[in-house]
Amino acid sequence: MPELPEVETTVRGIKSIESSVIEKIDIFNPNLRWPVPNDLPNFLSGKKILSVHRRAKYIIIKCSNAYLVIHLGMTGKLVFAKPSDTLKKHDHIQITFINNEQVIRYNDPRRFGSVHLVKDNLDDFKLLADLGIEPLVFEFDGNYLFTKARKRNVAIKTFIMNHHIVVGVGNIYASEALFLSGIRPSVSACKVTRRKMEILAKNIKHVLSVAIEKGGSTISDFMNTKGEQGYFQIGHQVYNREDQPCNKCGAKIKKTIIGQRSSFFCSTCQR
DNA sequence: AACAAGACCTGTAAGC
DNA sequence: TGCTTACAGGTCTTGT
Repeated sequence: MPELPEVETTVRGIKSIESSVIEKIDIFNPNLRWPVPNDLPNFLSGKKILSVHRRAKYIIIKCSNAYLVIHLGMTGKLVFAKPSDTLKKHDHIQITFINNEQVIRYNDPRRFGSVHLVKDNLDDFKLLADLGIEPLVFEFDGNYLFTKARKRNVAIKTFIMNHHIVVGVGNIYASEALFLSGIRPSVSACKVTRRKMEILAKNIKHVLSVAIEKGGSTISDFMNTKGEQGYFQIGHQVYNREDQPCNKCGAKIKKTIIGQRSSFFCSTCQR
C-alpha cells in the first residue's frame, strides 16, 4: 500500500482512536519484518492512546506508557473491523478498544511491514534516529537538495528516494516528480543544477500533496471498505505507462531499472 | 563515506 | 489447464 500519501491517509483514518483506551491486543502472527515483541499486548493493554502521528512512513501511536510504531512495508494496511468479522488471510494483529465496537486490524500479505514497541525516547529509536527531512516542511527546498547532492554520483532518482536525504519519496512519486521537473531519472545527483533542484523540490511537494488530498477524499471508503482506494485511482504521467504516449509530447514513455527499481520517463521531456 | 547488491515474503500476471 | 518465471508500493544489512 504505502507511499507516503497512503500512510498519511491511514494516519488520518485512525485519528479517531485518540483518547481511546486499549482493551487488548491480539497477535496472530508475530513474524513480520522483525518479530513483534511478545510483551507488547501486556504492556499496552489498559493504556490510553494520546495521539497518532506520522514520521516518514512510520505511523506513531503515542500511548500513555510507550509508543506503538508501525510501518506498513509494501503491502501493509490498517483497517477497521467489527470483532465479529471473520479474520482475513494475513490479518496479523488486532487492537481492541474499551467502549468501542470497532477494532483495528493489521493486514500484510508480504510481511515487509513491522510493529515496534518503543518504551524510551522516541528520538533514540534506531529506525527513526537517522531519517532525513520531511518533504512537506518549509525547510525542504531546492537549496537543501542541491547542497546535499554535492559529490553524490548516484542517480537523482535514487538520491531523492534515499531517506537519509528526504523521507517519504517512494518509487511512484519519484518518477512522477522527475517527469514534472524535466529531469531524467538516471542523471547523477551532483549534475542537477540548483535551478532544477528548486523545481524538483517544488514538484515533490506537489505530487505528494495532491496525492494526500485525493487519498483524503477516500478516507470514508478506507473506514468502510477496508482501504484500497489508494493511488492507483490517480492518473500517473509516467509510472507504469511504458510504451504509452507522453502526455506532454506524445513520445513513448520508456522504462528502465535504476537502483533495482523500475523507473519510467520520457526521453524527450526529461534530459 | 558512498554505493551496489542481497535479503526478507506472498500474490498476481504473463509466458510457455 | 497447469507449471514456471518475473515482478510488485520498502528499506535494512552486507560487502566492495
